[in-house]
Amino acid sequence: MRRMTARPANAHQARLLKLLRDGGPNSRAQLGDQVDLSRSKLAVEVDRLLETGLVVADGLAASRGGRRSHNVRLHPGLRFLGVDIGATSVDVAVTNAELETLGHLNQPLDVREGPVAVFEQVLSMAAKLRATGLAEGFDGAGIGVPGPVRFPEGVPVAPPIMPGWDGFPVREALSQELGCPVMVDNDVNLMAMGEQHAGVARTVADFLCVKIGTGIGCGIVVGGHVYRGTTGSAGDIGHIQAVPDGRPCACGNRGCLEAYFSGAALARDALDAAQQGLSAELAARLAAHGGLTAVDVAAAAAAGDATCLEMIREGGNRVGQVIAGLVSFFNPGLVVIGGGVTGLGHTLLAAIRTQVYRQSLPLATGNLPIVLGELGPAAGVIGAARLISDHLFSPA
Amino acid sequence: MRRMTARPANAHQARLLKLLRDGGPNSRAQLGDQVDLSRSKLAVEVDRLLETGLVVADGLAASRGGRRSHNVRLHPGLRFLGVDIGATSVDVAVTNAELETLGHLNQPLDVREGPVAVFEQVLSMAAKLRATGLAEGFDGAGIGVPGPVRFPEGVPVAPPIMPGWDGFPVREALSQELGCPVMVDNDVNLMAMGEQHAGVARTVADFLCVKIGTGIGCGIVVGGHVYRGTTGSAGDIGHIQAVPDGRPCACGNRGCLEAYFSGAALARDALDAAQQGLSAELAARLAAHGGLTAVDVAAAAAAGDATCLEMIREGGNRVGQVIAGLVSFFNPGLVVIGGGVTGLGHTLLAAIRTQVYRQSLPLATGNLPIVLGELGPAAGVIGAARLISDHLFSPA
DNA sequence: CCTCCTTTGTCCTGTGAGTGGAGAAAGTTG
DNA sequence: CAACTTTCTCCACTCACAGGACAAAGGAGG
Repeated sequence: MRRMTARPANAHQARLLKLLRDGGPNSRAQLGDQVDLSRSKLAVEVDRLLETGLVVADGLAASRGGRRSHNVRLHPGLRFLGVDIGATSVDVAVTNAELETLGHLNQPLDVREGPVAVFEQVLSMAAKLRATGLAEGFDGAGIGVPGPVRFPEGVPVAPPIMPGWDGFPVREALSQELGCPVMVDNDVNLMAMGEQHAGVARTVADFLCVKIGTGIGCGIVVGGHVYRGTTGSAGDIGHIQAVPDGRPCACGNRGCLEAYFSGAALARDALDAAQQGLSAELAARLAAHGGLTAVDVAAAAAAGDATCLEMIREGGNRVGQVIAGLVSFFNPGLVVIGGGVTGLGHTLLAAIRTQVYRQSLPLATGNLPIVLGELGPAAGVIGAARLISDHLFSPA
Repeated sequence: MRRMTARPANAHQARLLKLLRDGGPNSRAQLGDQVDLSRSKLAVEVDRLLETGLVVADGLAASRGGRRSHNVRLHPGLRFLGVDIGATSVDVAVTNAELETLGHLNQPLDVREGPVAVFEQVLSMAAKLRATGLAEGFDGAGIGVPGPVRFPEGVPVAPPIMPGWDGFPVREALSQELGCPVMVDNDVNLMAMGEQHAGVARTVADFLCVKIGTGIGCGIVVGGHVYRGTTGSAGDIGHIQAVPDGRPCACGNRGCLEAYFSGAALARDALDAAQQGLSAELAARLAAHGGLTAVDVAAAAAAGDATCLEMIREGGNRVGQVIAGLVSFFNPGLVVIGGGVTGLGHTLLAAIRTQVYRQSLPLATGNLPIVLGELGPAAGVIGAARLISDHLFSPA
């Protein structure tokens, strides 16, 4: 199939495309209820969208007591690629124009192998998805990387855990390989966009999305838009000082939050506990697998292991303390907790909530939900698809 | 003089009014260079503004090599009132439409006496300024209060240091008394707007404005607009935990930043130092005035008193630690330090800078100026005038 | 089957926003 | 005084958009 190249010609068309993306097939009348345009003007714009091929007719809707309406929808052949590169694994998904996931792959990966090796793997995963018949090509791709990004250019800048990626033209390179427009962002921002589009943050204008995985980051949404900061490093909360003169951190400082609670720190603490005989559960798992990760801690905690529960509680307290400060500062309408450690579940959430509700002012916490993300690993790829669709569904 | 009641009829007119406010008298040609409208359309909108009386002709400009241009300017009789209510004093100023300060009064005040007493004083100060012939009436007023505000309604909510103000309809009451439109905001936000309009933050889109006075607050500007949070309490950083299990704070928690460094904490520490004989300088001042404030500490430090210098350094370190966290999180393009303790000057600034540059990541601090506000006590009232002018110079 | 009402979609005309060019007005330079 | 520049005004043309008339298509009741 020929790929779509058209873009909306004006703000009205952009608005309509986004309504069709988020609301599925709609009639002109239904669209008219949402856009404050006269029916005649609306019809003109819809007709123009039909001409471009971005939108197609979709049969008749049931009658609502009068003449049946002619539905329109986004072209069913449109395909977006969502890529979420983590420190230790990568997610790739294909969506249609309504951002529904049609196929999803996850593979282990070491981001430190550099952009060339990683892209090879990503492209082969994309090819595999395409080979299943889900897509003949892609109309756009969004991609998330675990580090700061100079957003307009789509280039990682000074990424601590991705040596070799600094300044690599991710956007341009991938766009060339895939033959479609590409947008690049921080993985945490994409998670926030995912939860905003299809998860727990659908109705909230200002919220924080804390992702605890190999590292710790925080997506910041202001007035419905991701805030990226002056140099693209906003939300980089992993190296906020949690303990004065505390543990040394890989960044060179001491007492950073990430040194106390993150996938990496948790794995190290688990190994210590197993070797010191503090947890039979962990020792058994260490013997079985030859190594420990946050997943083992989660499993042991679920089995009632006291040491692991305490580790999670303590880590949750530290994260909660930092989040409490951010809540005082930012006064969000919602805090979402996500990332690899979501498996730690309610124990973690309870510790975080306790700290925030205790330390922040009542006015800021009075009506503040603190919840786990509801999309899990899909948040990133959905956010990635959302990113590129927001771009393509905006006037050129 | 008859007060102006007109408002811009559309976004173009609003834009033009703001250009005239920020740029002073301008010709049609100069305006045309800034607004991306055809000269004919521009002339139409300017003529309409002239009809409303908001804008008046202002003679001929010098020739630039051809026909001399006809200048227009905002009506010279327009007057805004800026009010900045602090915990212990109040500033009232009158500005013209270009937000130039025409008169400024400062008086001591105890905000805890409640809104009725405070308004009486503010109104008498406004009357005094009017009596000097600066204004015959006010076209609008902006007012800042030292606590969170439900912005759309202009009502303080749960203000910790302003008992008796909770829910008081400040905007409505003052609007009735003054007979003009009124906007209410947090004093810290107004300081940020002041520095943005006429101070150090003129060219920065995203910045933080930390005000250290009786309490500590932080104005947050995102994309040129003040961010107020979900319930209007954004920037309330005084009760972020600076020291785990530290000093008790008035808010009921322990270790809050405000308990360590603010006008009130500094005064208390100074009293302790004087009584324990740690500072001859402070002891002398205590004997002379019967009490100590941050001003005494500043003076003693300026005279080289080691104890006071150490107090400032230590306080600066604590504030700097918190700011370092905020810089990592928010990645601003500028940090402005202001408020009553600005008198502590370079010692304070150096301590803050040290902490931030040491603790935050290079990408966030690489090109981050940390500077003192340049407007001093005028920042609040200028910000207040800016607030109401932004409101009045927007389409109704 | 017919009539009346509802909903949806199309067509047409009028209005106002906005552009761009011609040209007048006012000035400078040589 | 001629030539050139800048500023401002006037006018004709285009396009965006609203709103009403009307046609198309359906349901409910007689």
